[in-house]
Amino acid sequence: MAQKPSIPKGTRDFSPVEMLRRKYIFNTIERVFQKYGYLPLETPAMENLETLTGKYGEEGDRLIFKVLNSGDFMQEVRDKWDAKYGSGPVEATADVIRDMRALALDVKASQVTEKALRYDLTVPFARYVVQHQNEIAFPFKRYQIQPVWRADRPQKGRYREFYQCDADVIGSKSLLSEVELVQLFDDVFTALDLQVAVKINDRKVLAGIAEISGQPEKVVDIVTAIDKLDKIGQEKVEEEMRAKGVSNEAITRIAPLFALRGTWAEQRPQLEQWLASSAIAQQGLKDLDFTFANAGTLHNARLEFDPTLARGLDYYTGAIFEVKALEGSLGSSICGGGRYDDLTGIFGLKNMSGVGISFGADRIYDVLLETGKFPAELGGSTKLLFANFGETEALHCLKLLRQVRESGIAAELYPDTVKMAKQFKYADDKGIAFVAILGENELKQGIITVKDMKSGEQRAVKEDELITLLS
RNA sequence: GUGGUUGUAGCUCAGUUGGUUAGAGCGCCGGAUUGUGGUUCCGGAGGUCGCCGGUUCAAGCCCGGUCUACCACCCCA
Repeated sequence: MAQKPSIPKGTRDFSPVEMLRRKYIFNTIERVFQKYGYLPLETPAMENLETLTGKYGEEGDRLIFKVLNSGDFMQEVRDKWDAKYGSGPVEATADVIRDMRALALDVKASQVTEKALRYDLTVPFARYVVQHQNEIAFPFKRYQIQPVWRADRPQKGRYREFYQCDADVIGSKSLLSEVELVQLFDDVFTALDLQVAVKINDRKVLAGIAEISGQPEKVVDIVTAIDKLDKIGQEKVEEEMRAKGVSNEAITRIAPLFALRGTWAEQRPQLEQWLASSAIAQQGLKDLDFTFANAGTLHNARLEFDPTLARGLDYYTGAIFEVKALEGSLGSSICGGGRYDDLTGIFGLKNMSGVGISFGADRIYDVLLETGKFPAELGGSTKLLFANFGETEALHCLKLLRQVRESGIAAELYPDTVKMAKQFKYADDKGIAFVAILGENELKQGIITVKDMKSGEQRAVKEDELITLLS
């Protein structure tokens, strides 16, 4: 027997049942995106490597999937080697090894790879905006639902290929966008019937905290440390900051952060006082005020200020978002997002502020499955099956089948004349609601016996009554 | 990328200190029912024990490597 086939690490097949559920998620999100005025966009699976590198931080760069150039980029190396030593075996003297090393080091990275799979949808979007700036009406609101790839080590809820559903608005600094995105989160999770916490913070507040500490240059180290607060606790956070070279004095100045509790309204005065001397922090707080004041009544989403929320992506400059499910056991976030003031600047287009969010469809799937939130009827399966009794009967059914389908009802005719038990089992397995039995007897009388598979009841109807019965 | 756990039938799992033909439940196929699924009864098929190598008279079991899934870091959807 041949070796069983397999798929690459961290990738998955999706069965028909899984696809119906996934489509339910995608369709729900897409419908809401459209309702908010976002327009669809797709970009290629591959980008030029240089488009992606340096946009996601050190960690991110390591996780980019690079695509090997086609063609034999080692040919030149082989030719040079053969020219000097021929193709036969060579004794590995020090000189020979030195030559080998020199030849290997001579291969430029760009000869090996110059393309990479997209790591997220935001950077390709920024690239698109810069490339097509003259055709776009700003502010530009687009949504994009496509897979992304990360060379991460897979774990539960963490895949190497997964889908993101992004909505971004670029070309406006208005905080109305932040408000809109909070409402959009609420809209989607209300439609999906899932309770969530939408956590919000602002990079400007984080920058202010670093400023207050007296070590503004340590902002990244400080922020990534406090990001872990709920996971490892205050002591370990301080330990980590110390390890990264943050002084004890600075840590003392950061300490009020750990005492913050309660709602935005409750924390606000403390923040005001603590961060009074930082202009940038004050701006961040004011921006957050606006979002909290105008988000309005939310249904399934609870908007929470979280001063420890940092998010790793380098390009965020203003608001940052993260969504966690309040139901189910998945601790990690199911959505992320934030404002970036200069993402397009790196591609040569200045003064283009944007803000966007991303739904992690795969994780939302896991949560909905665990909590039993998928609707029972996902409308993917056939409603009526015509049993096949033989050529004459089947050809008669074919005509009826056409009418049934034209009336918008999903129906099929069993293709082979096999025993009834097998045909009924097929209907059962596929979750088909009704089976039309049209054998010799029915044909003679001009009727159809329709069996309701759920109740097991059967009734005879005239051919022209069939569609009414089903609709 | 670092450290760890895991792998036996399509699925979930047994398998004694290494010892003859590796088992169960569910599922699948066939029959009881030649026009009736989901319930019942009877029968059947299906395994190079993840893969490669080693130790041994003998390996599903011990050792090494490798791949996979999972867990903790790191990071993140």
